[in-house]
Amino acid sequence: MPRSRELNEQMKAERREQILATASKLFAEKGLAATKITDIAAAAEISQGLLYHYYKSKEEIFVELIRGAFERMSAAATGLETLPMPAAGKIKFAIEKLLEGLAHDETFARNFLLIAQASISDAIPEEAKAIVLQNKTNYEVVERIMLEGQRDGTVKDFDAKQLALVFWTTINGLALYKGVHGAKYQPPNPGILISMFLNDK
Amino acid sequence: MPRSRELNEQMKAERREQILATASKLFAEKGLAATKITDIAAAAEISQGLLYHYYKSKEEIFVELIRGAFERMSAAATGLETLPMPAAGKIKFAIEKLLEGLAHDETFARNFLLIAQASISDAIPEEAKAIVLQNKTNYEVVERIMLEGQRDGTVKDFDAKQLALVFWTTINGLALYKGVHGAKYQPPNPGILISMFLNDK
DNA sequence: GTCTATATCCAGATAGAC
DNA sequence: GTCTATCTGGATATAGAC
Repeated sequence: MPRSRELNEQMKAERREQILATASKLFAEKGLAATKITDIAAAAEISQGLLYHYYKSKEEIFVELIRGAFERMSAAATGLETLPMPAAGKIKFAIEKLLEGLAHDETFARNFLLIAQASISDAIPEEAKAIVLQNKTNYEVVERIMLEGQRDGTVKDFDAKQLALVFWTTINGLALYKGVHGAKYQPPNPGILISMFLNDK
Repeated sequence: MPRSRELNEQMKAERREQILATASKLFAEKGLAATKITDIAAAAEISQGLLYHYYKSKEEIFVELIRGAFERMSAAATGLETLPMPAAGKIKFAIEKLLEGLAHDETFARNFLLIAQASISDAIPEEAKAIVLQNKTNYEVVERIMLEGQRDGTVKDFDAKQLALVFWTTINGLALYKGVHGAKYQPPNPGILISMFLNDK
């Protein structure tokens, strides 16, 4: 009966998703080493044994989360680049969207924390480390946009690599702050960040 | 013999210092949970047992490090405020010094990572959490300087709290990046950051 | 698929000899 | 003060019943 076979597959996938979502919260809050597999099972309201039916280790869950976070980030960055607007508009748009996402989209904000957790600690699986270090897409996309904007005179004349670096580290820093101070976080005016990159007209 | 007693005290203090310095590196690299007490002992080249002669737990070491990091940061921030220069000069000076410290002073850069480690994870001792959360000095100092600069027209007219927030989160984001990418880190031109805060003249 | 019970391992901390 | 040896607890992962 191929039908029920497919259904099973789908249910399994859903269950895995559910576990992932639960683990994502815990990892973002506490980090990999401090999150116990029992915590995940308890939060997902399943037994510890059952968890091992879906994932073979804590690390596997973590790696899958990191991979997903990066995939979404990179996709968004690439999407940004292909928007039909001038470079200055893309930068403005990106900053606004990022700040908005940070402030209002919990999953989105959590992705930054997760990546920060993976970045900051050496004690993470090789595979996760590799994902973090290999990823340059975001930086490169922003660098290209900065260069484009410098050609048409709308972006300030600093080194484009440095501009891209500051762009992302600033967003990252805000994400961290939000993660730490939670509800007390008041998003800054996007104009503050935008003024680093664009010439005033 | 009071003399040798004092000497002993001093030697003990030195030994503690040495352990702290060693632990600082490990915690900054791996985080609290992932750093084993055996790692610290091994790196300090003493036995595990001896380590407990100087500190009663891993947490105690961590808390002492966090406290020290914050004390130095706050002292620096307060010192900044009393410098005999106009607000715009202080901001410029602070950014330059912070970027310089990040790039060239390993201990200084490590302090940021340590604080990030303590901030990012919920799984840290109550005492350390309290230190992190109570600390507002740095933000308040910068906020006051921003206000001062707005009065004399040199600082941009955004909300001063937001400016202070962006100021510190940006530095923090760069510190994280430096921590992750190590030697590959190329410090950005201070002018990029300065342009967020000061009106062009 | 799901649970409970259990084996295994490893890290934190202590005891006691030197 | 310093070490080695050991205790203890807790976390990962597995086994086996249902």
